[in-house]
Amino acid sequence: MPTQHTKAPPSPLTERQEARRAGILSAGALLAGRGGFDAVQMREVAGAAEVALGTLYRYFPSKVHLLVAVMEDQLHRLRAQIRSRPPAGATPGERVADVLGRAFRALRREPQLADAMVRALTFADRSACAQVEAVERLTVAIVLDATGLHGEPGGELLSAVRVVEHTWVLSLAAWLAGRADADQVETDIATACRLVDAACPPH
Amino acid sequence: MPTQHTKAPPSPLTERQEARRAGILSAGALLAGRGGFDAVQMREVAGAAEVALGTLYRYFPSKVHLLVAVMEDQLHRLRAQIRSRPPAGATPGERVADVLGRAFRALRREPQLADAMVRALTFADRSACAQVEAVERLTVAIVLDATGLHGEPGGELLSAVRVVEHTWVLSLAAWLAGRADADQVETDIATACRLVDAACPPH
DNA sequence: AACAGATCTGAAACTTGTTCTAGATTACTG
DNA sequence: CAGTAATCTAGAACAAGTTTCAGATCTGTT
Repeated sequence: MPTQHTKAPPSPLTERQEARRAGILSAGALLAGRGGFDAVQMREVAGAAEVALGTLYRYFPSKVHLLVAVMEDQLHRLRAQIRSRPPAGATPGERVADVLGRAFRALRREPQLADAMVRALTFADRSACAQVEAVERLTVAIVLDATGLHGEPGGELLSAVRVVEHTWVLSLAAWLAGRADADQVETDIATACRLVDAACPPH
Repeated sequence: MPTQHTKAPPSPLTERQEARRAGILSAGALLAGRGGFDAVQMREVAGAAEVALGTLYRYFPSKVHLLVAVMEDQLHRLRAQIRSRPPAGATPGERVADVLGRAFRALRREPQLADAMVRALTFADRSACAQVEAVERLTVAIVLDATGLHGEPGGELLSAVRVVEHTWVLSLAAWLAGRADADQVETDIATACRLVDAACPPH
């Protein structure tokens, strides 16, 4: 394909191709799960997925595209998990903090995978704009789900959600790089989530 | 050098070496100013700074180290500029927003340089931990300066400052990648800065 | 001034992301 | 079924970050 639109698939993709794409994604996730970003070597991904290098590049035009797609995939799983156990918390902000804290604890068990995804996401340039936007839309959707609010969110709330999202990503990156401890990450997420409450009782 | 400690220089660095280091930094900033991260090619940096490739790597053990050091350099300049024209705003949070908004507008005129610095900063791994921490300390100092507050900042305020910092960096990255417009960046920075006010009138 | 050790140079080599090419396979169309 | 366009494969080739090495140069010491 390459670009992954939510609604309008640019080209249908046969069953075979869908399977190939899934195989590549899971090979990427596997390698990322060991050594992190650096360990995801395109030749190895191609080998593990049993496709030629050129084919890999036809599906994902760069390593960053691939890993951002892996992240999108993981977010879908996260969302499913969350649905099966809804967030706890008295206020929307607390529920968001609960969900993100849970996601953080899940990634603590897969730090290498987290490293690969976060580095790819923050390193992405204009060429991966569409993929990154897909990840952002998903993240925003997960966070908005967590608030438990319905109806069109206001601009103020959306801004707060973006702040929360940025905090989540860079806190995680800081923890992965050994520059912050886990408590600090959870604290900062909770801090950012106060903005969600501030923006909730509309205007 | 490589590692840049604030207090204890690991090895003194002769005048000649200091000049070489500065030359490399300015060559790096120059190349970054055109083409951004990708245009900073280590061979070209070495050529422009008139040092051998091996020497460049002795001073900065990787491209990321180099560009993070360039960022540190730019932050020093920003801090000097800010001192010459103190931030405006009624509350600490507004003053922080003013300073960061000013910094953002400055970088809008040098988007390629900003691209190189931001990508390097967010892509840095454990090996550049010390350099990134230097940048973080500087950023935090600039933000705390802007609040106008004195004395030891509380943990709550520090957490708010980190949230602001993360928002600042990733908003800028989103703008650079064409995923957000300038208004959105300023809005989100202002949103995050509310946390500073919330944390200021101590607990 | 002569020596030892650190630093610098120039150039080659190595690694890994990315691109390219020629030929084999596959999928669709008449 | 034949023909044609798209896709896939294997592998070479290219680009840029990084490492390595032998020899030149510089620094500080005696």
